[in-house]
Amino acid sequence: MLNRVILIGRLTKDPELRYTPAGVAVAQFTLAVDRPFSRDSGGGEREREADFIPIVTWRQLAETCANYLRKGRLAAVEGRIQVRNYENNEGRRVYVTEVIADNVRFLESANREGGGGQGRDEFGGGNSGGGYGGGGYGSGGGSRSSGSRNSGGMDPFANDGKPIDISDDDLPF
Amino acid sequence: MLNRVILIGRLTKDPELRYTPAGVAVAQFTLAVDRPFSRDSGGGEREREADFIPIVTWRQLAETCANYLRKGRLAAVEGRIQVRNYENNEGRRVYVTEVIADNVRFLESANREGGGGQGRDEFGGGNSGGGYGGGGYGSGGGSRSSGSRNSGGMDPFANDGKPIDISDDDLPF
Amino acid sequence: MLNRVILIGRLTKDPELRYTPAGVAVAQFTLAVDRPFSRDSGGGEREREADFIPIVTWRQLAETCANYLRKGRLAAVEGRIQVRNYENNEGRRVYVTEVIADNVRFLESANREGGGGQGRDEFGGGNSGGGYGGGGYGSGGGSRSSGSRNSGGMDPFANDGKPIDISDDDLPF
Amino acid sequence: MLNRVILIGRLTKDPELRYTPAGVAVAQFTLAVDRPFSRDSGGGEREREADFIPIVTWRQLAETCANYLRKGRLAAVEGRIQVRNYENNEGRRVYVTEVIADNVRFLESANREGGGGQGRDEFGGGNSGGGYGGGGYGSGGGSRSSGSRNSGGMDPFANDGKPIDISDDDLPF
DNA sequence: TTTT
DNA sequence: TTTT
Repeated sequence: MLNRVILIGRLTKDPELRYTPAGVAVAQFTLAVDRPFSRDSGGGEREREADFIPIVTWRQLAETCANYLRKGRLAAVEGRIQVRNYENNEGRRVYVTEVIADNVRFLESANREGGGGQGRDEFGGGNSGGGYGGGGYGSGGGSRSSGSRNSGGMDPFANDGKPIDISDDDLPF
Repeated sequence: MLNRVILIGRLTKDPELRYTPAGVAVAQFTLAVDRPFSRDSGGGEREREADFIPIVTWRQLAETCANYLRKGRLAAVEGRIQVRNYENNEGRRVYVTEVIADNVRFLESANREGGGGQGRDEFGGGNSGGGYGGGGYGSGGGSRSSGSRNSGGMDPFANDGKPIDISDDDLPF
Repeated sequence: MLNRVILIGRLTKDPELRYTPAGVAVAQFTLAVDRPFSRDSGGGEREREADFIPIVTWRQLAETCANYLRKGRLAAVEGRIQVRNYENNEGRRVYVTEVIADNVRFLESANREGGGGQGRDEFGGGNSGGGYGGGGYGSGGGSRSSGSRNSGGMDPFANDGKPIDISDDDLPF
Repeated sequence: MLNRVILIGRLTKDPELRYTPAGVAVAQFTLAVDRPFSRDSGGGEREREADFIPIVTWRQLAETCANYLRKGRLAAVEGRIQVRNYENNEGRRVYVTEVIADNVRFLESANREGGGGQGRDEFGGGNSGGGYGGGGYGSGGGSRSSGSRNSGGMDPFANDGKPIDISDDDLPF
């Protein structure tokens, strides 16, 4: 009946942007969220602990995230928990828990060296003045991009080893 | 850095109460949280959809939940997302996502027929005036019960097929 | 940049439904939210303490609230904090803090005697099976009612002693 | 029964740190939280809109905020809405709405020029690696500072024109 | 009275 | 494997 999540953390890698067969954008990334107090167990060495939480965004918000977020960046994510399940190739039911984001705030300006620099084209311009990015609500619709980047029927997350189970029916908004 | 979840839903079964080797109470239950709008795909048949989200509570709050919550009851849960992982008996890494609750509100009075009536002793008294139960913050400590219900070293959730990976080190507070 | 509020409490009176000059529905009510632990100061008498938080809803959600909520009912409210200010008739600036709700969940079925029974027409039908009401997102638009109940230019909250400062420009969605 | 607020915004000025007669620290500041989409009414001039939300923190968290936060800094605040009221000197009841924070996250490193530089001693060291500050839960207790900074019976917020209504009884934790 |  |  009510399902609300708010997270602040850093991306463990660049977002992955895919398109459904109908050309709807989906972006996925993982947020490393430090735990409240990493219990340093006995010894003084402060154990670095975090939860690694998979985030999914759709449509316009997906494209904005793909444009402005990079590995290592700090972001705030608002959304809801979704639990999908599917049968894997051994006939076993696997449960996948993700946060479906409807609002993402970029808490660091884009003109800062990302964690990887794997040669992806870096964002140039906009959103620099304020020191933090815009994000935006998942109002969807709008700027569905051409679809030309959509490699005809290939499903998002396919090469993650996850089953091909995301179709246009899965649109949450 | 910030990790906050708020859910309202119904328990899919009675909570399970276990104790760590050191006698710390742990309760677990699953919350069925209806999705915002179940998309009725074309036909009129309103598909009933929900997310089934595993909840874990500790210490005093665990015992309160075990006492007052039952299958079918409506509850509000506040906590944080935790992602554990372990290696299963096939050597594969399995990820388990749970909500560690630090506040649970009972949104229905206890004097209402539960879903099962499996002979568990029903709560009698208290918390009736307001029409909803008290819940309480996970202030912990206090009323650690005798430990006599703790079957000496048997781990919580052991018979769930999950690995024996919850020890007193896992106490989140 | 991010502004999220989630409350569970009881209505202190029936919601008030008004319409802007353009016929947009606005409902207002106050939620009594019990404080976490009412510190019973010394003596045993448990002091009943709550925060009384003004809620505002718009459009379709406003009408749903006016139809299904009544004094004394338990509800969950999701929204954001808004701080308005105006100059009062003594030339002093007054600050008004409200929660603008975009999601309201009815946590008690409607077929229960409300707190007042002041002769308002009671809701008859629907939403009874589940034991709790539907609520709904402030998706807006839709069922803007005729406007005939809108007394021509009279502003919402006018007779609260608050200034006439709500116009169609104030629509938050 | 449940009262949760999460905000991200910037401080409009440096935090004010006071002490109750018993020497308990209280810090207060205002967070400017930009509204989701500032409706630019017709003309192109993008109206800059924000809610200015008063935040109160207690004990250890108050001192940490006073040490690490400055005007203009970005921060995330978690807490609950509190509505106080008092009678002003004209015998009128005045309502004050504040967010009582139990968790504050510093989203910008401290080694950045603050908005004012009014000669306050700047924080030097710690918390630099991650690019953002630590904050911390309002676990209270602990490091109540000497009290020597507490000017003996002077009340917090006294010179704000607000009534002297904060005593040690008001401690929320 | 407000921040970027 | 799921609740109303």
